[in-house]
Amino acid sequence: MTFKFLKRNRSIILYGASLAILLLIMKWLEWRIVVLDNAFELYAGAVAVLFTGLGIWLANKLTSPKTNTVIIEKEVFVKRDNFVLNETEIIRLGLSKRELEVLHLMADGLSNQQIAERLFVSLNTIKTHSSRIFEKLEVKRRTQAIETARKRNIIP
Amino acid sequence: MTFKFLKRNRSIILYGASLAILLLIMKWLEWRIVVLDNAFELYAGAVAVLFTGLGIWLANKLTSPKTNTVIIEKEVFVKRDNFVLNETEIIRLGLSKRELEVLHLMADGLSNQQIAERLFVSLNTIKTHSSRIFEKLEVKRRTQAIETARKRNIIP
DNA sequence: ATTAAAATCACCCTAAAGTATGAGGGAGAT
DNA sequence: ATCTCCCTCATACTTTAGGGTGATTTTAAT
Repeated sequence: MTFKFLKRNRSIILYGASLAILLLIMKWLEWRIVVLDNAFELYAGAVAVLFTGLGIWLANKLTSPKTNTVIIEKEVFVKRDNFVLNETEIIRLGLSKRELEVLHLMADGLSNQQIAERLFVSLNTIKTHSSRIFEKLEVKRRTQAIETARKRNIIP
Repeated sequence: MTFKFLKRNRSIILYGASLAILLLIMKWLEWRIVVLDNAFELYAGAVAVLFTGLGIWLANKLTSPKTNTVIIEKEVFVKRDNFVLNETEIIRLGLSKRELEVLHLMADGLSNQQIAERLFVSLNTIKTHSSRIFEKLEVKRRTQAIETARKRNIIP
């Protein structure tokens, strides 16, 4: 933020300085080749060319590069039947034993309350487990968690 | 290729034309306000500003846009299996086309809001569909619905 | 044309799910 | 012993899901 502001300011300062210097040069030239009457158009032309260049330079400096984010979807085919538990994936994701247990019951369609009763713990505990599961699976909802876990052969 | 060449040519022609027109205007002004002696700097300044703008415009027209391409590879797990849809069951349960659609998106882990957006209908509509699905599948929650539907080969 | 089912949407309300944060106890590792 | 996970639980809050009811509009069938 601050950097950008400074950068822009620098450009403006440079622009002003260039203008001032050019005017000085022209003044000096005016004094030197005062005899020439139609030197005016020459000056104007020079100024035009110079400042066109300056404009191009400015544009290149100021325009922020566009970021093109290309998401390539790499398909990984997974078999549904003859389910084999992917322990590597579980370890990779860092899912604990209890979390897996909760995940299974989730996939069975149980509510948090029911899971809590089943495991003889409080509802809040299950909520905590759920949150951790969602974090680790990088999802937002239990239905997503089930989907993801199934695709990764964490649950049948 | 040809197009690019033409485009560039057009820009150059426009540039030349602008210059000519500006010089004409200045000539005219010179004639009009000939009395002013130090109008020269004013003209120069005007030319500078104008052609800076022109330069910026030119740069934007001519230079290819700066792009930072960020490639993100995302793994997508796809199930390919020997799933056969049980149409008899769908008919038996009386699930409509739209309800099935919603059920599928549910199983994909989408929220009601997301489903609504996907199908270009309101959130309330999806809620209604959900309720009917739960009724017909005789379940209470979406996770249960997914479980049941999967067991009955209604969804893969 | 009339009817029935399907699809759409709204409003209100409750229940469940999910987030954030903090905290305490237990088990294994260094 | 100290440290680090894991499991446990709580409180407070926000968001999403689900239930109930009623209504209008499409669409398909008779």
